[in-house]
Amino acid sequence: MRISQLSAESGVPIPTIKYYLREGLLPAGEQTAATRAEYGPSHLRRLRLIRALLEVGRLPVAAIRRVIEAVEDEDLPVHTMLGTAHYALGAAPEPDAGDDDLREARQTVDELIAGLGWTVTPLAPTRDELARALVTLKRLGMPAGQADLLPYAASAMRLAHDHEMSRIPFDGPREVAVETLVICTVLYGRVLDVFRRLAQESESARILGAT
Amino acid sequence: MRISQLSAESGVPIPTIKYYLREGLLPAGEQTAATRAEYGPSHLRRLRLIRALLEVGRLPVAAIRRVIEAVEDEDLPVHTMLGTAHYALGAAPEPDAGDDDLREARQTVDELIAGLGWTVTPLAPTRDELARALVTLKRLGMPAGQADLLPYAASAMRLAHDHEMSRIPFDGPREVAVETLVICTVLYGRVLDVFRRLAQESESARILGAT
DNA sequence: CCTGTTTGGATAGCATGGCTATCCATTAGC
DNA sequence: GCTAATGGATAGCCATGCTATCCAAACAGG
Repeated sequence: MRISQLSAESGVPIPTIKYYLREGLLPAGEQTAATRAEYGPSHLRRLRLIRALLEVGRLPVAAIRRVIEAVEDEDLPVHTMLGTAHYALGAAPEPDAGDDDLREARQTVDELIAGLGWTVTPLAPTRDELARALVTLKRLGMPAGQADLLPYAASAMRLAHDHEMSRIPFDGPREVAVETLVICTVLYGRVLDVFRRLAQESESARILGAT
Repeated sequence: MRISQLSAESGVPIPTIKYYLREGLLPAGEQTAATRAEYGPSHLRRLRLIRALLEVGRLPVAAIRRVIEAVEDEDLPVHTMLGTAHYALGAAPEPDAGDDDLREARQTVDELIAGLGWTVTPLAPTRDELARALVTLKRLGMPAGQADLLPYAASAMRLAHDHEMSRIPFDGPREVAVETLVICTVLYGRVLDVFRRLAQESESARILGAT
């Protein structure tokens, strides 16, 4: 498959495909001559993944590249690879360390995770991400206590355990495992977000008796 | 309070505050003279809300403006105001109508919402947002059926009903109601998202027996 | 074999979004 | 009265995600 076919089948313009190649999101095709390269179905698949993460997941290109680099680093054990890919999905960690509120929130998060019995490395940037959200809630005058957070943690664990991690093919090729994880995380994340807004609208209609 | 104090207390630089004023995110202060305006605690509050939506919620400025316009349009009944604000939180609706997959997904969404007995206007852009996510999942080779979606809908409704809409002060001033709704939706949305990733990491560690 | 089209690769440019910098007349406050 | 701050306006900056233009090599049809 040449670049024009790749473009036609994916709906992504050729210059954009070239951009993704430059940015390392898409591996180079197999060079058959100086001005000829062959692309396969894996490229088409990758291209669709990129577009999904960009458009539905709203991930920046740099984050997608980090995900892809984790896949392509063959030395990483699978759990580490999934972790690396996973962390790339989060917000970029801001290095504003000297903040008492943040430290306190971080401790709340650590205690919460320990209390839940979850196995999460203490280094996970996700912990700080949650801490930052808690600080923001507090500053907006809606501090979140354990009682507020636990239902969210419980729902998250139920979904992750019953419907997400159980469908990851850990025994297959590594790139399929990451791809599935990333799709589950990002796309079902969006699905959940939209359902939540739909549920809120429905509740609002019920409470306010509107049409 | 003058602009310099507003800046000092909020941590937002003065030129940025002026930018928000220009963009209509922040109402003008009370003019006390040609080159003097007085800002109150409501401005500080609004400023914190803007930053939260921008930084934690990653909403574009245009979306924030739509939320704020809904609040300030006194003619809107409360449910409509909440709806308008709510829709601004979603992705901008893309007008690519001629797509069979999308129409089919949209119908799936409509049936799903009807089946759940939720009260959501047929015009809600949220429906299309969900439909688009379903199309993307299908194109990535992971089509989502009713069985895949229902747990997400159930979790969303449980959270919305038990922990979100019940805390909205519908009887208070309208801007407080919207503000609370927006904060609940956006910030707890982020909290839920992060919890889900933490839960996934924990499950991955459990399954793969990693540290 | 010749000619027009396509390809890969490189470089530069563009549009949008979210600020940031500069200027200037006015005026509070000493 | 003098100085520094203020409000208002205009223009510029930077990052991101593309898009446009070139160019030499090479394939394909005649």
